[in-house]
Amino acid sequence: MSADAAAGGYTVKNERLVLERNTLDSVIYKELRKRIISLSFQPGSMIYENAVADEYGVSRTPVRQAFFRLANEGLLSILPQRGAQVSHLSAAKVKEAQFIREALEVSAFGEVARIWNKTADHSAAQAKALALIEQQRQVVREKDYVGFTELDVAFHDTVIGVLGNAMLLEMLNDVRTHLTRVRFLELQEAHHEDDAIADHVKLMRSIMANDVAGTQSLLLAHLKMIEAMRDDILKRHDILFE
Amino acid sequence: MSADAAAGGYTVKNERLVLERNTLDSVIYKELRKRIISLSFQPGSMIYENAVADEYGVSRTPVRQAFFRLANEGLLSILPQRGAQVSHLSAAKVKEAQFIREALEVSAFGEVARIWNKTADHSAAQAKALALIEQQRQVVREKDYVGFTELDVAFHDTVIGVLGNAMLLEMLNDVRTHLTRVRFLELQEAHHEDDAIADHVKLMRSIMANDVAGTQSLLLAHLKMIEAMRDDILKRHDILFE
DNA sequence: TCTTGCATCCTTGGATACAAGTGTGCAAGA
DNA sequence: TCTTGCACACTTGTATCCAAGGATGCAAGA
Repeated sequence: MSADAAAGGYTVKNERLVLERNTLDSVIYKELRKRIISLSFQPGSMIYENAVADEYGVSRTPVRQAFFRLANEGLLSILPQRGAQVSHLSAAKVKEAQFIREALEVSAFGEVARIWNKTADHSAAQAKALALIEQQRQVVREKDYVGFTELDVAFHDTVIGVLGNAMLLEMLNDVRTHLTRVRFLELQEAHHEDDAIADHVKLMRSIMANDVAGTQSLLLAHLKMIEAMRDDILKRHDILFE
Repeated sequence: MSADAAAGGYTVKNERLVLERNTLDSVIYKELRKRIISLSFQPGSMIYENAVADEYGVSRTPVRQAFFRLANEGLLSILPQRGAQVSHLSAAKVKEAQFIREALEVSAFGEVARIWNKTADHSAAQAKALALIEQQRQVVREKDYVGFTELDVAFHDTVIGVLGNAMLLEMLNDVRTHLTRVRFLELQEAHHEDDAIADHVKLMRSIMANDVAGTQSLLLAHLKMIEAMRDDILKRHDILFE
């Protein structure tokens, strides 16, 4: 527990990466994932184990691990003996992910509405969700659309988190990957953030009233609105897609 | 296309594993996965990279990749510097997986019922699904319960496959992992295979009639029946759980 | 000018060597 | 007998080395 014991536990190998107490491969994984989702790697472009290893000052081994994980998530295609290709945006994948997200979130929100304040005291979650809505208003005023995207996800996860279903949250995180990537295409343009916030307010009201059917239809409409927005983006950028 | 071209494409490195034209790590992954799910590795027991590498006659590298993938799926916990532990059966995980499976399959079956023979000709899927039901009757007569489990999954996947949503099938495959593992606990005992087959017949009839609501409530009842069966198993084996 | 084949380079796949953390057992001392 | 500390064995984490397949460019020949 003491600082001494902790300091004795590991040595400083690499100044750049030492802060996160993870293995190197998960550090690389997170870094690359962020860059792929945020489109700082162009979809369709090639990346190489050696290049990434050099860039981060590590050997190929942890980079390889990271590549495999990304390939598993569908963010990278590993072409044997040729390199790894950053996945194209895929209209098909977006549709698939949208279906899954709807199925999971509608069920989850419905269940949350059903049990709200009945099986446990949910005031902590309630406070957090309402605070997130407030922060959303703030970042929209500041036109911080990246921040809004993160808060949007956080709101949904906070509500769903009431179920205590870790596997569900993890799956949703995976699924939303491919949707978020599309959203990054047009972060600068004005969208429907105000509508989204209004939806969030209505959702909370409905959940707190234990209105299962109402919550589910509100959420479905909310997700369909986002989907329509995304379709719009897709049409204008179909060059980037496979 | 010729046998010569194919034969020239790779060399025989290892007599034992040469049949599958995959990388070694995915071969190891599939092998270990099968052994974990079928409980041939005792839940809670430790396995080691070196031991597995020796057993399959490969180096630690591909084994490591496989370990990571299994850990990602929740089938293995990697304990730094200590080894990897085969995950315990977990009542909590089973409940989480059951929720996800219900959400996804009910939505999927509903959608299948909605579009059945409307957007495309689904006679191939229909033939396959009905054939699977017939095979289920056969294996039950032979008391081949492992075979039944596989056919059961195949039936569900065939129906859902109509949607052409690969991501969905993959997720369901992941989710069912933890449910199947429990089922392997009591393969020898008589269960409700006959009821399950009857459910499958009713489901197909309902889908073919484009009865969305009916299909969904049938499926939900079907899944709940399986869940009840599983709960029963859980109670009798709670020693094995964490 | 166009085609074809070969040398070469660059890539990933896999094996091995080395570093560092964790647990265990034994010996020494009280 | 009991406690304590240290050495050692065994594990994973990471780096490096070797093998082999695919792409590319250039030269030779038609």
